Amino acid sequence: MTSERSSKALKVKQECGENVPVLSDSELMSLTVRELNLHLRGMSRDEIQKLKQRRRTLKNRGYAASCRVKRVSQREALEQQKTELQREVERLGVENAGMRKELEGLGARLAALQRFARGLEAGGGNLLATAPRLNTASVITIVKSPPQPRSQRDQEPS
Amino acid sequence: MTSERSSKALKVKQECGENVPVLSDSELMSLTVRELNLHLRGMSRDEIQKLKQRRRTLKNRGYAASCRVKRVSQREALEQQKTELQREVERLGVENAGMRKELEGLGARLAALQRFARGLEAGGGNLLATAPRLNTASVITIVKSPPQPRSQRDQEPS
DNA sequence: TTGATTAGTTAGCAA
DNA sequence: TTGCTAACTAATCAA
Repeated sequence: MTSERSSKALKVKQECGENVPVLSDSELMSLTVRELNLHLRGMSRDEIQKLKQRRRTLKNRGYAASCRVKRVSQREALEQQKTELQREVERLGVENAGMRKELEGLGARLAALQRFARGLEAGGGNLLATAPRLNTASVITIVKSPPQPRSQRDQEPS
Repeated sequence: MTSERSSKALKVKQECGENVPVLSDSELMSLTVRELNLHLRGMSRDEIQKLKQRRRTLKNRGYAASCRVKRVSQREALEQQKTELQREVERLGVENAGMRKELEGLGARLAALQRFARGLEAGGGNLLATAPRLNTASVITIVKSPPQPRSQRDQEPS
């Protein structure tokens, strides 16, 4: 916002050739029109025009600066949003892979159980005789059924 | 109707005396240094310096323009990458929700089966007697086991 | 009039 | 020397 001319050797016009300027740049820039008029008394039309133009130029300098700042901060905001989205994609990807592996494991287990069940079916009807080494605490039994609504599935054992 | 500049080849530099520009802006800008030197013959040092400065200014104008174009296209690229990432997040989120629902369903089924197994266990050891209405084709048996590596799980029924 | 934005100009850095 | 970029200026537009 504040125009400083100290930082770099940039081309800042300073036309104090004839006399000391009545107003400094920062003063001239920040005055209101009404306040400015108080300082304009006793000046020629030409001087008044020059002073007003200098004021306009100083203000434009500030506008241009804030425009650049805005441009930069918008770009930085975009980049930040991008990295946040990348992090989100990474997080979802990991979560996704975890669940996929979980589903995969369950699928494998169910497949193994199906093979086991088929073995039982082929070996005979007596489950305890077919798997004698399994105690009852480690064995549960599943009703094989196609994907159906629970209301139908629960009452259709035939 | 006098045609003094009928041929373009002749218009090279007839009067370099005063202020008529010998070269157009686009010409001056696109010439190589070597080509430029051909047009510099017979000019005063001052004119040569002015011409070279004009050339530099014209080139700088082009540089500034391409700098702005680059800035804009970079911003557009950033925005594009951002929307792509947003789409990716959306996709992963949907996929994620689907798998979550799948896991949820499997979990509910397994919980129901566990309740069923506990009922069998409480009723007695004879599975066939406990569930007489189930034919063997619709029944499979599960070995309950804690999450273990498959290599160990497959051979540890005790 | 004020503020923002665009294009052109200049200074200065880097290759 | 060439190309790029930051800051400045002027012109122009919107409010």
